Amino acid sequence: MKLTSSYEPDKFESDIYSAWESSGAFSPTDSSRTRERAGGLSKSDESVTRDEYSIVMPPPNANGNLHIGHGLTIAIEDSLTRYYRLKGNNTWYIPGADHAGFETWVVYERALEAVGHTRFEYSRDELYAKVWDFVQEQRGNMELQVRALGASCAWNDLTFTLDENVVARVYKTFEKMWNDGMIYRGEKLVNYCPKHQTAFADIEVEHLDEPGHLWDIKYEVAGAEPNCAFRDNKEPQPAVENTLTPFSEHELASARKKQAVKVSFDDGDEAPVEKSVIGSSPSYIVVSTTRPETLFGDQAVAVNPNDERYKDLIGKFVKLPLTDRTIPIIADEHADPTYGTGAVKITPAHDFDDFEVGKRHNLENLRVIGDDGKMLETAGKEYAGLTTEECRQKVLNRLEEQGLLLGSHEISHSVAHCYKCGTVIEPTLKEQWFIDVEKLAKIAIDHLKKGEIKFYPENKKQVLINYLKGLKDWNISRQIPWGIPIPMFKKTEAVSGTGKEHFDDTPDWIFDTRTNLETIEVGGVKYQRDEDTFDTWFSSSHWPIVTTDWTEQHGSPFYPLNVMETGADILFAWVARMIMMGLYVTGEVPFKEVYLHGLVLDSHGKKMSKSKGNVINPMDLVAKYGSDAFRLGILRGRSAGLAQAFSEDSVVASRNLCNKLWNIARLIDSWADAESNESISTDNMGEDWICRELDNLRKHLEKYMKSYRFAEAVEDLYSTIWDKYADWFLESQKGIKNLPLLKKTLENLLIMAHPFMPFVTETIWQALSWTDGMIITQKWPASLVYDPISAENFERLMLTVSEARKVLAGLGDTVKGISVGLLYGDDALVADNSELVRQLTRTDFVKPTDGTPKGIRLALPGREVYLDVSEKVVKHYKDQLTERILKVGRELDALNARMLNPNYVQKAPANLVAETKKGITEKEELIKRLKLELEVIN
RNA sequence: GGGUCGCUAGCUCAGUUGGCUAGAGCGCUUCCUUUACACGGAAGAAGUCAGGGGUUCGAAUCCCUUGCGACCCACCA
Repeated sequence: MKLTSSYEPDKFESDIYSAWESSGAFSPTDSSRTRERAGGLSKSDESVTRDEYSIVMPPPNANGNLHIGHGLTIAIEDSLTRYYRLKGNNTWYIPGADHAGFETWVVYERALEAVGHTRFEYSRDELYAKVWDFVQEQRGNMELQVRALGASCAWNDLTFTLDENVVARVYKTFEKMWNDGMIYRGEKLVNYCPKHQTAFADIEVEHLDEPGHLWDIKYEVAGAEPNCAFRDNKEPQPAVENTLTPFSEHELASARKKQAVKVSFDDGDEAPVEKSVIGSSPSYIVVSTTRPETLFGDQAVAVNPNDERYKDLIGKFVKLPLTDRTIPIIADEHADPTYGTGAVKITPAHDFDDFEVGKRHNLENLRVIGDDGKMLETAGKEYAGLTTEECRQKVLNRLEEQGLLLGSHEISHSVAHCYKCGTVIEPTLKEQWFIDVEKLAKIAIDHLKKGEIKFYPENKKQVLINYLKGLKDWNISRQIPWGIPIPMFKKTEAVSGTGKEHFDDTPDWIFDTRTNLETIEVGGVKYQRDEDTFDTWFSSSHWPIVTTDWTEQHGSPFYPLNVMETGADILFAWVARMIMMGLYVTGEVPFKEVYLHGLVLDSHGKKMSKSKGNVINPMDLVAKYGSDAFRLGILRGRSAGLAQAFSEDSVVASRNLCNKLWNIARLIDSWADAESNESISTDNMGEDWICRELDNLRKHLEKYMKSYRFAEAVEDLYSTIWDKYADWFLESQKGIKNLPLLKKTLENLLIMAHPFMPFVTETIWQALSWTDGMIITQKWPASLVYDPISAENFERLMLTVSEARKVLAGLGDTVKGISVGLLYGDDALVADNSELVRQLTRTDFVKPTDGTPKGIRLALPGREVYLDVSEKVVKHYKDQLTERILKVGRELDALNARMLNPNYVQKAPANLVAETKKGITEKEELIKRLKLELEVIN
């Protein structure tokens, strides 16, 4: 086959991929989807080493495009997969596609709005069907892009996150949790995005530090009885036993000092009031708040039980400004005496902390902000319908008119935002389904502590444990139609003809998987479907279970996965949940190892973002430089867990490597015209040397793959292919051509490179005249036989050659156009390889001296080689020589200094000391010789 | 407030039980159209390993500390 002088990836990649895919090489030899399984592995027997190697692809959005992170994920996962496939494992790389609940919903809703419609015009079932169609229309790009990256995944086993088996498994788990009492419906404050009108889990909220204001508002003490503060006539319960010592004068003084800073009035006309805001007097109390608009929902004012300033006010009532309500002053640890005035208004329905305080003191949850983010009637007629922003301004104006606004401090505080649209999250009171995570987290922590999962990077394990320790109950309800419906139905009415008593006895909610029906009838009672869908992380936490076809009866030979490879950014959202759910459902951890890759940054180490315009599209690079170049380029200089820069340069360098390999193959193939069936043997030291180097590469790659050090693997591969195989071995073969060995070493090199550069290695494999089959299914190389002493000798020869080249290059113009050769004296190494030395040094001749040395002697211990140049040229060499002597002298001094230290000689390892001694001897000899040469010139 | 990570050549990064003269790619300089490759070959310049202290015969590596940067968690009203 005639090959072009440079590798053109776009000519081969798609054909190669099709050939792989249709050959069945991507599927495990015994696909779990099609066979009867005899049973899983014994769970207790740790010594069982299985042949299966399983890895799942974190499912990319089914209707999206791949971004740079996916590119990295696939480069890593596919390299692992191909490596273990070559090693002979029964390998299963399982692809997936994500319905991406909220992400897709946002895109769809935007499209809907663009044509003048809103979600509120349709029923959930209608919307679900519409989004389904929308996704189907958009689908396909992602899968083509995964193919373009060369992922050797089993496409027949692709799992979509809304596939029947996924839904069935999720419902099964939900039912088990429901029966185990781990699921409850609770009215709680949830993170709520008023724009998208759905709740979020804590981790889906983005906290940003922002400037804001802290306003001091005067609440006047009222003598009257409460009219709304407590419900059910229950006595308020003390928050915490007041056993703490009161704050010291010093603490209070520092607290007051803080308040005194930056006090100014909003209108700016008056000079800033440089005095401390008075926290209280017998007739009023000043509260500090960042959200005056929630005032209408206030149920109390809290002060710290140990705060001397307010001791006398606890139990009294204040008049709530702008309303006719009165609320109590309560004592609660939540109030921080050092912040603001130390008195805080309590709005249980609109603040997470206040909600907790409210629970402790039996306060009412009065909502004043609606689901749409606008004020409700409960805030008063004047304010109803206003946005929170508008309302805030109006409230501030009113308060100021009434002289109740005492101060405004500029502060920086953390504000929660919707991670998708940036809207400020409104803590909202909602009835939602929650998972009691206590047990789940505890089991996960136990298994993690036992070291059942190995983390790369290691430190993430403790980070995860810390997260699990503080985990709060998990809200799994989402108010969007695109997702797996929650299989819960609410009791509505008794069907006519059945007894009413029976109706009362039935539970309010029942579990049922008939979520395609809006209403169902069970035991004479009608139930209405809950309209919410699951948090996508709830279903995706089952990913290792569903993709490996794990069952209660048989387990799966592919579960647990060998490795979970994903982004460090979803350690909590996904990895943590997979571990909890895997253990809960199967009793086993879902994977044995976790490799977390870091964020891919732009070439200057900045985060990629559309607004900055620095987004790198992996497909652009694939098109420009080829898939292999992209994969090598993104693995280069990257280590686990770290956010690191990525630039086109590394892809260019990798493209060059592909081309180098291509040309290596071209050269050998051009030599291999004639059939040769001779057996493989090493006949000279260059051959022994390359066998040793290839064997080292093999060992290194094995070590690197085991420890997920991809960058080092790529680095080693690069230098072996280029610096060793091409620059030295092939150059040394130009006059020899040991074909059987050339072929064998090339095959080994191609196979070892295949996991990282699959396309070019396969293309070459197909093009070579003597190879059969496909490289993807070849066997990982065995060790090669070589003579280590001979290999070591080649290193000496290389040094000699390098030295000769260096001196020649240093001579520069003085030898231009002049025929230069090498002369050797008593030097067996050079004598026995004179032709090779001549070739490698590109000199005109290499021959023995006629007995009298002349020219420039190469500065090498144990060598006697001269560059045969005229005396005139030798004189030009003087400066170089002098510099050389100084340099070696400095090196010698350093070594001598080491030996002069008695502690070094005494305490350092013997071999090290011996090496130092040897170094000194060599350098002394070298200097002696160089000086001699210098004398000769003079 | 708590935590994690990083700071090594102009740029991006290696450097894993502390030990030869601290490496690579890109970039830069000089030379070479040598019959696989200019996406090439040969040679070269370039580093107070963030600062300070400590442990050690020996520290980029271990400990302490300061600074700078990135990120995560958290209920600062």
